[in-house]
Amino acid sequence: MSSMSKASERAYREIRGLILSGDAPAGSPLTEEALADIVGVSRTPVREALRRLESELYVVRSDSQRLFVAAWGRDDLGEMFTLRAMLEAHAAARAATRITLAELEELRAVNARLAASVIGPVPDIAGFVAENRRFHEIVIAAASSPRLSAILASLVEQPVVRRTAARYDRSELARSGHEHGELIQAFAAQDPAWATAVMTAHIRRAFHAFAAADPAAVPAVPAV
Amino acid sequence: MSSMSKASERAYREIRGLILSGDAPAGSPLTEEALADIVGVSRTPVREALRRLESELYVVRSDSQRLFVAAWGRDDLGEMFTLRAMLEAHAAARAATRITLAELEELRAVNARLAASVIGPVPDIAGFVAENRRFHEIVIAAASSPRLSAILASLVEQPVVRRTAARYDRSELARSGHEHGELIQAFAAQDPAWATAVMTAHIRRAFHAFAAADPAAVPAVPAV
DNA sequence: GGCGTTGCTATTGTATACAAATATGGACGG
DNA sequence: CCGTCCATATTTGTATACAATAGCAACGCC
Repeated sequence: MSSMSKASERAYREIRGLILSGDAPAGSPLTEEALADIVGVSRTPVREALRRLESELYVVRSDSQRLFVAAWGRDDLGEMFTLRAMLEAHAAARAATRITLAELEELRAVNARLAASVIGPVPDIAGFVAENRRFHEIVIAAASSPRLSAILASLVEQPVVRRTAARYDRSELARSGHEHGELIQAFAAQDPAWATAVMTAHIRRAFHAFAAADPAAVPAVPAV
Repeated sequence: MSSMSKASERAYREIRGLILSGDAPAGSPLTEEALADIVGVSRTPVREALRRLESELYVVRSDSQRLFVAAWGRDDLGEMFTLRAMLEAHAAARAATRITLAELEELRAVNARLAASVIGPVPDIAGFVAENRRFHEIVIAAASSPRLSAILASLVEQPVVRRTAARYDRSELARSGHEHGELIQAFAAQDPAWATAVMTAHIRRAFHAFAAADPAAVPAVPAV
């Protein structure tokens, strides 16, 4: 079972789950003891989880030390996508000259599964999100920059991706797969400039598709 | 006294000091209890400090959970400067359209002091580093992006800046002040593209000046 | 009635005790 | 001589107890 992991890991995932699911709405206070009761561990691992969530901007610390669920605004969301576009584009550039053949093969396999997840009678959104995430993880790993990886890991993407994908229609999902395909071509050609351009366009288009789909919904997405 | 701050803060600063000073050389193990004894607090605040230092890549975690002082390589250093150039350039672009008159004035004052610190018979390196740091902090704050601020704060710059400035000759220091001046002009003109270009050039030139000064010394700088 | 003060309560910060996990060193057998 | 395995020691992970601090409300004072 996955529950064999450390208590602090479980606390992190569960608390983040509370935030992403909306059970802990933006602005609501988070007290260590209450969370400890919910998760079923002591305050110690809860504290560690909260510090991590704070550094990832899921929660914010008030004037004095009380923690609250962070609230995202429309501008915050745009800024986060801009940062991701910039940083992942850089990752793609590095990956272009560093990616291994094995990684390239895995990218192809992931993208094939990703494409398959949208051709059925009803698109498999969960599968799409998972494979999409995996795709980007491989690219970031291929960049082999611990710093870059650490930064991107903290650029909370899951809430956005999850809610975003649900809004995509089939053509959007297919287009995403197509862009991944072009990225793979750029990697195969070991062309950093090409890879950068494709990745930048990919992320920026995804954001604009999301924002255009339902502008009013944007501010509802949680985070700082 | 400054010792009124929390124990975890003190632990963070002291442990980071051990790393930056070289008392804890790259690769040496960091055990919680030993550090607790050195700092004079219990393991709890030491743990928090170590998690933070880990997220900032001052320390790395081995296969299983033991922490060691991180070791920087030449490529790591270049990559860090590249990331800083990219992110601070973005911060400058945002700041160009968001900076307040008060902040602009403070930038001018800081840059004046910065220039003054290098005109004496012997350059005031410590003063230069402090004012330089302050200058960049103001720009980052003016960008008003919590995410960006958080990321840049974790992009450990102190060790590099400190050791770097010591290598600068007077003309390098003066040139840095001049570039700051142009950045201020770009802000006054509220021109994001200009600000981005100046900041990018500023940071990249600083890195290359450092790398050119003594290439062999580069790998000696600590971090991951 | 306004307002500061005081005591209480809720919450975070720190220390310590204990449990679990991991490395270490030596005995033993090949 | 080398590797394996077990006992032990070291180190990290978690829980709990306690201390300090901030918020809050009731109370009295002016």
